[in-house]
Amino acid sequence: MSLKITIADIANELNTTPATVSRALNDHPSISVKRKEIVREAAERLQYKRNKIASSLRLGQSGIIGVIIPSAEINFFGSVVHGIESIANKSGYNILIYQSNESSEHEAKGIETFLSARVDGIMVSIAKDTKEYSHFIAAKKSNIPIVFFDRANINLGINSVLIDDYKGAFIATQHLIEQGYKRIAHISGPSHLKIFNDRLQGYIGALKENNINVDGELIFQGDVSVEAGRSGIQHFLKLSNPPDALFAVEDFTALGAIKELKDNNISIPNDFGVIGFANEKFGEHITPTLSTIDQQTVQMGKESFLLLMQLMNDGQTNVAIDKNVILDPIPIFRNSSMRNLK
Amino acid sequence: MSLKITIADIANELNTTPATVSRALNDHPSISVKRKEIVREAAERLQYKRNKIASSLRLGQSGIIGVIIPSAEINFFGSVVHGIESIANKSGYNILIYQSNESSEHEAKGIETFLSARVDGIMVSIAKDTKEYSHFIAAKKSNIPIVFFDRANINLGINSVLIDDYKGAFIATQHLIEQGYKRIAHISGPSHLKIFNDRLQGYIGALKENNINVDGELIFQGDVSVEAGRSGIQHFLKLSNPPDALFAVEDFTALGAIKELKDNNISIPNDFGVIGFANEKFGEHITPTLSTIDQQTVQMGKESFLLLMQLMNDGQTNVAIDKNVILDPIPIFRNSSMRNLK
DNA sequence: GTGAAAGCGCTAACAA
DNA sequence: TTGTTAGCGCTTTCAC
Repeated sequence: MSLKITIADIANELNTTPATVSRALNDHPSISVKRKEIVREAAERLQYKRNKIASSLRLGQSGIIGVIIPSAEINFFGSVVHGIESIANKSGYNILIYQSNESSEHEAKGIETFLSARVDGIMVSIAKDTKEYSHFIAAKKSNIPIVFFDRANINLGINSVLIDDYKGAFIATQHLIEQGYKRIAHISGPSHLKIFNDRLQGYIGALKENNINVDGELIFQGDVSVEAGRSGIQHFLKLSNPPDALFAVEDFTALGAIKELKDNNISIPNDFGVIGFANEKFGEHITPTLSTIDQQTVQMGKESFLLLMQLMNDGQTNVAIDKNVILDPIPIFRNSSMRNLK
Repeated sequence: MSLKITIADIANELNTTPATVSRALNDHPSISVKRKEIVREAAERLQYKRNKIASSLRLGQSGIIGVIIPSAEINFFGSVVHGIESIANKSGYNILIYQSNESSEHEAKGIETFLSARVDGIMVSIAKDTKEYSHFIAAKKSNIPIVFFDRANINLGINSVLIDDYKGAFIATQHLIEQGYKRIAHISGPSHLKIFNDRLQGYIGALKENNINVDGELIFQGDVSVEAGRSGIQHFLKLSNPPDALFAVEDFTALGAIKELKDNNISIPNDFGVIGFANEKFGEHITPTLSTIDQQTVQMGKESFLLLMQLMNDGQTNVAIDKNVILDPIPIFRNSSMRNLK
């Protein structure tokens, strides 16, 4: 049972004081080079590990960033966390993870936990069922830097990193138009969520820009799911004047649509073009390969952390900063919509 | 700039002492119910948040579990983390994430960081390129509970939670035999990693059990990648007596194999059966749907945490515990190997 | 260039 | 049932 070595132990060993040892280990300029070496050698020899808790208490900062995600099981968020971690580590920060499981309550508890843990900053992607934002307001009041990523509420005065959903949807729809499809449908997501509404608007915007009539019949209220994709297509095929292309709100929705189209022996992309959104991994492995819009997940993680860093630094100088990062969506055109290639 | 409220502030407010406030907030039995209420009310009113850092320093435990994974971007690990977090949270623990990026150095730095952060326990899935284990030995020496999951080194006397790769491979191979395939091939993974070697042995074991000759020609040294799957099939098809089925070391390998088989107009599963390992999400969406072996990722996370909890408790009572959890792989038979269904 | 001493905020003996 | 006191391990001001 090796007891933990402290700087006092080292000081003892070297007949000096904790203060000197502390300074030496922190590379303080007023300590002689020789002494620094001696101290470091002793620390090494005694297997000293700095007690970061004590250090944090004294310094008033923990070196920890709290990240709230809906679920680590969702690829997208794992990828963002990867982005965050990859650069946070280099800056000497560590990442505390909290899952909201799409629940507002858990989310609030996560904030609470982080505040208590005295994290130096918080990053959040808002839970789907969060409609009440007092926990964020509370966090803001206690002056802790906080950044939203991917899912934000822009009315709280909290900075955010998002991708441009409107633009992504616009590009996707424009692409279908350019491929010569004439009646382009959309399966949308839950409309109370901004990201999904933005995609709907992007779809509409592209149609208008091309002087194409927006037909309400061609907009199916769906969800992020294979089933919604199937239902949407079932609905569309019943129309007297059915569509010949689909911009789906998400890749899984697009996948369901493709399955249903295949079941109806409709040829993709010849008779029907499909494009999704998210760039899920399966997209390049299904037949036909799925056209989609990439959301730059890793980049999003990095940008979020950088923004948080700015907030943390500026917080010290009391300079308010208002910066929202909008990432460009990246179109990935594959076989499901590339009619010209066939 | 609202300064942080401390228990001293509350004590002041109520004309009592920090000790009493602390006890009240911690629901200490010797404090009267009335006073507890008063204290809690004041804490609420003043927006007090317990400083967990100070508490940790005093108590000598942080309530934090350190988790080292190769990458948060890999689905598998996100899923395990989900499992860990879902139950750790309920037990009042938080999760500090560290990515090794498959590098031994980063891994060692992660251990270092965790030791310094005084985490209460560590969970690790070993990086691919780790061949030197001194950082784990160091961790063990400093008496911190530590658990390996998925990727372990069983020679370090560190407890682990694994799935039974041998059994999974055995089941997969047995299944192909039962489907009437006669010459069953295997594309293996890097042989220095135990999990891949176990799968190879499981494959061999099943053949022997069924009195089938193990043909070295039918074992292709590959990797976890689409390319390895393609190369493997290319190799096999050149044989004078090619195989009619494949157990691939991983789903992506199986995917590559399927692509190559399709390119060669070989009908799956009629003329060639394929089964993978891992139950990646894309498996149920490709054509044909992919048979595979599920690794119980979420369950693995939960079991790992439970094991760690045991170690943490037993550490206090100085009872050594030696327990390794082996999870059962779950076969998922889909179209790529279900000849009888067609 | 180094030491003495105080204190970050909390909890737990011990005392009353 | 509550208060007094000490101390977790570190950093930093002030003094020398």
